Amino acid sequence: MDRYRQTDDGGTAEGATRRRLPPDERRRQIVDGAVAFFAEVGLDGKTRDLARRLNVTQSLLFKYFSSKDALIEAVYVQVYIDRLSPDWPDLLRDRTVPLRDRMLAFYTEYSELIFEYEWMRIFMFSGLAGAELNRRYLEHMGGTILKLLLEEVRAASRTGEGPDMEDIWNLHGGIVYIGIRRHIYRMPCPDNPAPAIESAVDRFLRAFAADG
Amino acid sequence: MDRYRQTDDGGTAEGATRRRLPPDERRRQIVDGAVAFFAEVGLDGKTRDLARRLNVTQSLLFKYFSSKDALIEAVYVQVYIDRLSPDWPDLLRDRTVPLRDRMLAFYTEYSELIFEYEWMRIFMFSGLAGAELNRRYLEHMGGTILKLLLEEVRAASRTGEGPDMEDIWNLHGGIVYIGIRRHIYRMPCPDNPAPAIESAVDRFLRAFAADG
DNA sequence: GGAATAATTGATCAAACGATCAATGAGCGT
DNA sequence: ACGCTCATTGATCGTTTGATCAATTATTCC
Repeated sequence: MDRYRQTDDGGTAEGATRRRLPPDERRRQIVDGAVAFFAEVGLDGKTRDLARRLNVTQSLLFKYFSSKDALIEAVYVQVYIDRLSPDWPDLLRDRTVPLRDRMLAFYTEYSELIFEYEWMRIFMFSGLAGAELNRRYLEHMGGTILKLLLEEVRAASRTGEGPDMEDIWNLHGGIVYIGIRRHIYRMPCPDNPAPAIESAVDRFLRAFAADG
Repeated sequence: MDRYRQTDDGGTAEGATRRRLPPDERRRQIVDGAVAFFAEVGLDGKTRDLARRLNVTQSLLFKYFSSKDALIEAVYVQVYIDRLSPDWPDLLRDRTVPLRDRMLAFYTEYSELIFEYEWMRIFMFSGLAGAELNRRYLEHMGGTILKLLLEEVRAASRTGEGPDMEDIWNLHGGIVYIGIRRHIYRMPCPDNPAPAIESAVDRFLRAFAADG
């Protein structure tokens, strides 16, 4: 086996990989690789396959993570925790902006997050595995963002009582489903989900007379 | 280890399991058990765990299926193939019935299928694994049922051009997402999805002036 | 009731798995 | 230029995995 191997990270001008890396840099590289790897093959992916993809030995992984579970935990943190935007509530609450614009702004940002290949698949894998973090994320989502959405649409509605929580989930689910079609089922989808999102939000607001 | 074990299938009056079964009955029992088992733990579930749950030895499984993949193939057949209703197109095309009623009838039947725990989870597991059957199913769904839905809503629409295919997928996804919340994410959901489905269909038809 | 049939078992294999550890050698300071 | 440090390797352990097969025993048939 040759010692000086090439990186497969697709074109850093660096050429051959440095054999030794500073620990935090190597750790980051492993986590990044693990996110991509587990997103592709699932959380049952084998540590030897991951190591081969990273051009390191399998034993090295256990120098940086005490167990495979610890590595997966680090993947969760990278995928969930480090990517949440805390200012969505404020964005949605700002009534100086038309509700339609607020919702489109939110779903544009949000969809950029969740329509990412790695996010969508790891979320689904961990959801199926029953990960706690997953449920906490969704409960947080429903309890803050979607609840806020409900209040705002109701406040803007000129019809009877406006939507209920289940209607909000329906709007949300219809949008999320675009990402599911693309990344879970690998179906042909529009490159840009924005028009579909716009159409869904408009239909929703019009149905409750909460538009313009 | 005791020889005459009890079934855990929850209350057949039969008492102790018969030790020997006719091959086709045993085969059916294995497939049924495999569907429930793989739906719960995923397609990477171990044959020994499945065998323990069935109260048979692991080696017996390989008497009925030449490999684990062959068993999973049988699971796919049971879950997908054997549960399709071929008369949905006719149901949707029948213009002597109001479109709203047709759509509600379809989604009532369809949701009874897909909101089942086993169906939803195995569909998601196999989708993530990239199973061919999965994509074929969805392409069939889009190419026949949803395409038909598009035509019918357009025909009933009194506004400009009516929905496009992406709108139909959005309606569909919003409904499917109820099952995803329930069975994949195990979130608290309404016991009966009918009201939410009704609300979603009504909003959709009203948005395109295709109601009443 | 006893022999024939075959459904089922228990033991076992080779490969693959997560994990461990002594040996190695690349990169740094001096 | 050289030696020290520690990131990295290669070999290996104990288990678990899918799969095989001769031995066993429940069931059927006469």
